[in-house]
Amino acid sequence: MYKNKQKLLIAVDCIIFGFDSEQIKLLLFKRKVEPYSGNWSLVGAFINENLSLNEAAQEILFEYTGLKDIYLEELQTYSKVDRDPGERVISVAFFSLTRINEIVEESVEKFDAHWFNLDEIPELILDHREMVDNAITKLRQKARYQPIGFELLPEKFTIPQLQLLYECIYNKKLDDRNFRKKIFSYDILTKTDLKDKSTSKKGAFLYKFNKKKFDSFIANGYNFEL
Amino acid sequence: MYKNKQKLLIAVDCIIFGFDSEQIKLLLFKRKVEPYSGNWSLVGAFINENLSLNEAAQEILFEYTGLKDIYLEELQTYSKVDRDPGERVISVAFFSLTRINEIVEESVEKFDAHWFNLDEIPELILDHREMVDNAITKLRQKARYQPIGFELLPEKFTIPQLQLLYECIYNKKLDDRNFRKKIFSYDILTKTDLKDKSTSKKGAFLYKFNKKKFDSFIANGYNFEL
DNA sequence: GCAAAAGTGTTTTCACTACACCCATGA
DNA sequence: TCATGGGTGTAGTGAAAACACTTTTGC
Repeated sequence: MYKNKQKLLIAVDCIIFGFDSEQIKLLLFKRKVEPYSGNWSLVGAFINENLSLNEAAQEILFEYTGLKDIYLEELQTYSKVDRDPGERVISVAFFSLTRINEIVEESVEKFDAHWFNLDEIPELILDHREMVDNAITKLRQKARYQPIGFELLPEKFTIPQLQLLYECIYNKKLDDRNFRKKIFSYDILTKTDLKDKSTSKKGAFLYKFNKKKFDSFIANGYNFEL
Repeated sequence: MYKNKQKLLIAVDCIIFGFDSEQIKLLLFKRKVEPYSGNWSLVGAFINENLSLNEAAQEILFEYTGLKDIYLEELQTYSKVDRDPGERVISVAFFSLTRINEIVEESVEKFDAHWFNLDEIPELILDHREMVDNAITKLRQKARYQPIGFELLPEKFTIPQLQLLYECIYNKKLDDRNFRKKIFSYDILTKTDLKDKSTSKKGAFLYKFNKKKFDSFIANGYNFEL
């Protein structure tokens, strides 16, 4: 149909974040193909005719982590003409938030993957470091006004866990009384009668994120901010 | 280098906003090529090997408006497999903010272009309507925390003009005393001793956006919000 | 002199901050 | 019984919201 128009290679790369109850982590892989075989890299793949970019990213994530229905969002395109010395490739970066504990261990081992702290990211191929930096920036910005933090926590979590996550995201200590006051004021959590005693003798109650309550909170014109 | 990998058509489409001192407007074009020749459309073009997406978008904007160095930002990709019935095309949408009065009139006329109010957008080809809606959402969000509004105003503008622009963006009346108080509190405008008498007998002083002051405002850790 | 838009301050309200102690429990 | 993290309330502060009148000037 569109004759004489040039076609190009197009790829997706995925920035995968996790949270291990102490730190936010980034999942990186030892690259298996040339150029740069053996170096640390994001996971990615070329796009073919049969999938949208989002679908392709979902597939990659499933292949490398064993997870489906991961939180996934487009970051931006990277299209400098010479960004890949092999050949011209336009890449679309996606960032994804995962629950570390749900990731199928074998998948990760099979691919020589490793979780890195954000302040210990090794050298990455091509412009992947730039992608990661942009993703971190976006994570920090977005977490402030959207409830994406819950994507990084297990289904049930304690308030201290949630607070710690936000302290990691903002790289800043938060006041526990004010934090509780704020999160409870939104009334978007459901308290369970279970306690997590893994970090204290007293134990902390477990909560679930209540999407219905959250949606009606937003529908009523309120703004979420943590 | 990357053998056996499929290549795809990739295009950019530009959402062009303007402000005519009364309304926010969208610049649309009568499409000249099949499919859908004669229908309203965003401007766009296929990407070739020699340009990054951003460069390609800049070129398109120059060709169709005669403007250089337009404010331009990537919106997102549109990659549904069947989004273009002609052939599979992945499109990257950019949104741009322009000063209507600077746009070269002949460029616009030559291409059968027209400025539409946001509530009078005609039917558009393909998924362009979705792109426009996403762009409007992004404009509203972004205007709140970044000083992008000034990109839509002439170099010199009055406070009532600026307020009207924000009222259009948010679709909401603002209190003039509070608006002035806030914008002046940031100390990011330079007052000129010129008055614009086009809208009142008394005349309103003209101001310029002072990027230096703005940058140091941000550098000092303050947040812009209007 | 009057119509029409520009410009100006004060009070109230509410959300954010800072801050210190008791509770429950396992060891 | 004590060490450890979980959980609670209040007073002070500062920013946002609400609100009405004076100024200027072309007609």
